Amino acid sequence: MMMVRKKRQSMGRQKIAMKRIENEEARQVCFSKRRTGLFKKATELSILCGAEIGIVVFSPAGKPFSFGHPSLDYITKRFLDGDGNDNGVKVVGSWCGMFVEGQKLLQLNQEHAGLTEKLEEARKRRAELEAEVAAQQVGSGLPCDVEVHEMGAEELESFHKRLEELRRGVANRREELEILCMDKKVAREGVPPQLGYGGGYNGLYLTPAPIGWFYGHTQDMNMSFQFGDRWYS
Amino acid sequence: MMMVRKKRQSMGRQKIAMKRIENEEARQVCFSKRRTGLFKKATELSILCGAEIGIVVFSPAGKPFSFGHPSLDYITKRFLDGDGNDNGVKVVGSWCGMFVEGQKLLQLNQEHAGLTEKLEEARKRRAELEAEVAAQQVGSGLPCDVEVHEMGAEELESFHKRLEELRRGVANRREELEILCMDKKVAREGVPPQLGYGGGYNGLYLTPAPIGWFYGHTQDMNMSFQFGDRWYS
DNA sequence: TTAGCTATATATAAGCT
DNA sequence: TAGCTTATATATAGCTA
Repeated sequence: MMMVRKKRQSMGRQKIAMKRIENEEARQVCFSKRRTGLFKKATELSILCGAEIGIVVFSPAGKPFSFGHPSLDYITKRFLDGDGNDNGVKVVGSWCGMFVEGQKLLQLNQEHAGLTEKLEEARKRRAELEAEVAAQQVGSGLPCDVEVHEMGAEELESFHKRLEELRRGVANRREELEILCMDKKVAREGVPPQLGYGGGYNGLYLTPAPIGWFYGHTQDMNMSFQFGDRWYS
Repeated sequence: MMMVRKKRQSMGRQKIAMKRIENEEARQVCFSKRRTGLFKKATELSILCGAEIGIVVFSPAGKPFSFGHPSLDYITKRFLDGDGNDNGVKVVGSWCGMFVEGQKLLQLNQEHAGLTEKLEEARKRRAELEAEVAAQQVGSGLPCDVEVHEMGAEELESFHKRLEELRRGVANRREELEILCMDKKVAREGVPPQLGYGGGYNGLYLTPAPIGWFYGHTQDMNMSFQFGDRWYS
């Protein structure tokens, strides 16, 4: 009687060459499993050692997945801006891409501040000028600096005409005033408008994020969320 | 004769509870090993599946380590700005921290553009006003809109005085001109200065980064660099 | 995609240098 | 810290459902 040898149920884990898996389906399956493994390892690392970790992965198909503890937000902030809660760590410089990005951000931020300042300056100056123009149109000190001695004949004549008109106007007004015998005074304002440009915007400094392990399948927003041993979604 | 049983050389890998390792030294050792393991897994994932991965890890002591393929820079850019090389992936929204960061960046960027525009506007307006003031101080149309009929007695008197002075000036100038019997003309400019504000700055769009696997020990910049099977530093 | 199922390849805890 | 070593815990390739 022959023992029927059971066929092996599985050939077990096979060794694979460390190179791109050409079969598309196999590649996709491998990606799913290994991405899960990677995130699990990251979770363990953060639990066992209290490490803070952020991961972003793009699948071969181009889908973004992310992991973060305490949150990707926190990691990004700490890495880019040199650690919000100051553990004595300061990233001083590097050609690691992310940090370059951080510098760009700082630069953008600074430029933003600079522009805001310049804009306010320009507005003030504009207000001053408007006030000046207004004052000149209305006021006492008006034709003071006209450089008559540089005028040509034609200009001089038209200017003279204007003066005569004004003189007539003055005379008329004087009569009016005398007739009415009153001392009405008109108050005028030369004060530039208040612009109230105060609060500084800062796009980089985020409110603290909740602490936990985030596993994000970023594209379609179905993300599960692990806190301690439990999973939420 | 007794066989001398060799003492076990090692008790082998022990199962450990998935909770924070309290012994500081053990925790640090575990971190080193597992960080290495994590980065290796990430490398394999990117090789086998062509995935693009970025990782940032802060050690329990606070030291930052990073991994990136093709580079952290690239990953950051692709994740934040929604994929530069457009694989049809667009990250539309999420409460995943990193992406919030991305939105902040976009916002900051837009605000930057807006401010630049406003600044230019303010500058133009200022230039116009300056021109106007200049024109009024020098020119023909000067005292035209003075509202003499609204002046009070005092203002009227001082204005009248100014008019007289000007009239004297005009008379003098007329004499000068007659005497010199010449028709000198003075050209004047009222054109606002050219401001030339053109090129747009954009802090977010980076030049493409080299492709490879970067393992970064960010703090002291000793980073090794793997390309294919080989390591460089 | 995701979920089992082996059987095996790998990762790693402990201890030592 | 960083390497070894060994024995064991885990991860995962290849399959099936």
